[in-house]
Amino acid sequence: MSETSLNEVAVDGRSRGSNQSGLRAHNERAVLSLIRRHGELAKADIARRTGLSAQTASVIMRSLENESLVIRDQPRRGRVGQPSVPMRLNPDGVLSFGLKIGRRSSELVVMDFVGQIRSNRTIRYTYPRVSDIVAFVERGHKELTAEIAPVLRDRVIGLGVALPFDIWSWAEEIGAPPADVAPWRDFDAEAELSAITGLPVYAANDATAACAAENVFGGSDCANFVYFFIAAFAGGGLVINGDLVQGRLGNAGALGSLPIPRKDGGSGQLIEFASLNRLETAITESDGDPDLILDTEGDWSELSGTLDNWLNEASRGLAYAVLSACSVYDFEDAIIDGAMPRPILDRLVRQTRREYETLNRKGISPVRFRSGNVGVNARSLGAASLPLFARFLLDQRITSGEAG
Amino acid sequence: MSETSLNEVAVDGRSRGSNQSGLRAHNERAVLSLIRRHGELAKADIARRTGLSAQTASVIMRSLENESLVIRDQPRRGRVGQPSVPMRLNPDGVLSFGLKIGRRSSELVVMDFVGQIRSNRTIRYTYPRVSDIVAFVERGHKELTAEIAPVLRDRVIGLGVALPFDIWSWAEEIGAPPADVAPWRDFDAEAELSAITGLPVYAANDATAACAAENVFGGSDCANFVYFFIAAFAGGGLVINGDLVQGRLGNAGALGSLPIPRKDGGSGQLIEFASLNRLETAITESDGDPDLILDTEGDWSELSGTLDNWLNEASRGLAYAVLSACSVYDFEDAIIDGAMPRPILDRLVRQTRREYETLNRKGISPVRFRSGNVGVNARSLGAASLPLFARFLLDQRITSGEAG
DNA sequence: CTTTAAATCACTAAAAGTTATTTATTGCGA
DNA sequence: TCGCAATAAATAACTTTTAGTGATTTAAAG
Repeated sequence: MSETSLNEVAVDGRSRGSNQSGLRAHNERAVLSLIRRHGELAKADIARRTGLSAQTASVIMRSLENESLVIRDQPRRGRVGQPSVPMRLNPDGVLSFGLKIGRRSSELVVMDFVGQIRSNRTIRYTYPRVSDIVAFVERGHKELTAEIAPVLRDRVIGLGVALPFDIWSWAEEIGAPPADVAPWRDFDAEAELSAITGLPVYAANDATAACAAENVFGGSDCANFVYFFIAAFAGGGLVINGDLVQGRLGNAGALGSLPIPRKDGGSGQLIEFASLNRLETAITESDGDPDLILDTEGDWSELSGTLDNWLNEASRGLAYAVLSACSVYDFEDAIIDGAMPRPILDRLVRQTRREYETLNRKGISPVRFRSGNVGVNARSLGAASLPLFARFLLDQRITSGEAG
Repeated sequence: MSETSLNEVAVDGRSRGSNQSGLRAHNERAVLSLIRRHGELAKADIARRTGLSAQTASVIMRSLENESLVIRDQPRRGRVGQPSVPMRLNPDGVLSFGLKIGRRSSELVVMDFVGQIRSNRTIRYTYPRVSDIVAFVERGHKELTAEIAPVLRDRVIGLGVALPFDIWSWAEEIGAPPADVAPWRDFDAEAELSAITGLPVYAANDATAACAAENVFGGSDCANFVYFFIAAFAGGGLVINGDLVQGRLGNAGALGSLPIPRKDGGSGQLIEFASLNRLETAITESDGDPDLILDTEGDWSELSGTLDNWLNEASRGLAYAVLSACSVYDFEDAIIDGAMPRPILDRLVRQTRREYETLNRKGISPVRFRSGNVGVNARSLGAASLPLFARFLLDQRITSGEAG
């Protein structure tokens, strides 16, 4: 390709043309996404399901096998005809780093191609500071890289970062001195962490990343869902046509900002009703121990009444939020996940569904409620999956035209 | 292509593969969309803007010229080098029918390739009945076809229909006997109108269709906007990455159903605040003439206080609706249009912007407000543009991979 | 040993890219 | 003012990449 740094005319972002390598890349992504969703598939299955010809499917699969992205399983006998050879993703095929930055802790993980966390590091704090996080990543990246088998080290394709938007504007809520969180305003995650790790860095909103994890690893077939992740803050994400929707500025699914009608008039943001920050405040006000809710394995039974009140508020807020989201787009599922014990989450989902059914849904298509399948780790896993999206997952964009 | 009606395995809707004709179709759509947006472009411009090679752009343009979809303009001299030959869409290249079904009237139009309405027919009623509409389309299609120059008759590519969702559920609001609107429940627009006209039929929600018109013919460069169309009902549409979002069930942008906080607690749907139905009711209650608002050219000055009250209510509702929509997706523009005089619409937009600025926008990306450029005809125009989407417009789906 | 289905080989078709060439201008120097 | 260099558009000729087709091979069931 020639030098085009001078004389280059802005290419129109909307009406991009495509070429044959784009076509092949698309088909490879389609194949990989399909295998990921089904666990394992024979070449013939892939041809049928993608609509590609058998030959094309065969060629693509062979090349993916050569790149060690897929491996062959035991041939399946028992049916008439030549046995089919199921192919599945090679867990060692690709590795990626994921960094979750939370209100009380951060986590750095190494994830393999099938979504297993291979190893991790955690740091706790009372509130997040840029300098601490950067140091943590620098040390963690070195240590975790050392733990990766040498032959696999060049399989690492990038670092994904899940971080709350506008951390600096939440100084009061998280009890941090404004001066300490101010550096977040100028923090360029892509540039600074890429300099440290030497990896391509992909950043996303934390709840959006969690949504990505639910989409890729949640094991559900639902291709259109609205997703809520309830942690210190409440946020969300969208999946439309099977693709994570990041938004024009990466701020799609800012569901924590949804205006929720108050019972006594006016409105408040969802985050004021449905965040664990809110629960923490309520616990403190009733002289309980707010650190209890950091234990996502416990049963939170000590919280009794305070928890019940929070669940009432949160579920009412979430019900309105789902209603608003479904007015904007006709989602099939509304999925709620969060940094809390499963039984509490399930109560939250049930109660939200009940609240939802009391609301005026005229003109809205029906929606199914369920809790997330990924759970507490969704943000770290989602962060680590961001580099996969960039290379191996269908993110949007299909040339139509029936193949086959 | 071989017979696959038997033995056919469901092709996976998400991970479709693609082929070379899909690639070419994509590139042709990209080229046509680009020309539409820019008015006219030389082949070399197209190559630069799509990222395609000059040769490919040339080949595609020649084939589009052969199909009479584009025509060449006067060569542009005055710059060094061979003069460039700007190409533009051929207005006669494609014709389509559009049917708007409204609460008080329906309209059938013939639209050309550049969005001009060539001719039209209108029918008025107190409420819409399936049998009347069907008869109207049958007669109108015959008459309008007769008005098309014989050589252009086979350029007609389809009929688009813009109709409110769930008409039958609004019997009370539109003052119709439930038995008279019940047939809408079983009305299959695609099948029945296709049988009458012999054309492919594409149906969409009326406000979604209006949004399509704003997107294609609005002349703005904004690729991400939320759109409201205020008529008897209030509805909306979404454009993301330059593409109309229709939704899983065609019910995306059901913005009339958005829950809006009431000042005195609880919530109501946007449509209760911001529809002309609401204004009509208010006029009737204050002993005014509700038919005044059917005159979209008038100045509505007779309505004075009633109109002011409605504008207050409507703009407050719309401000909340924009806030909710922008929490779900970070739109760049919020566009409001409707079946009302321009000056009234502009007041509505200004007041909505002011209301919006009083709301809590923490965590939300900034959004621009403006009134629609298409205006009252948006639904008819949008309906007629639906067949274009099916064939000639980039609707989604780009194979990535930098061409060139 | 026939039928079936997976997988692949050898070849064709379609699309886009590359390089060189043609064409029609402007602009500049003699 | 003429003529030639520079420039940019357009395209012809050819190459490369990709997918599809049809025939063939393989390995199993019945």
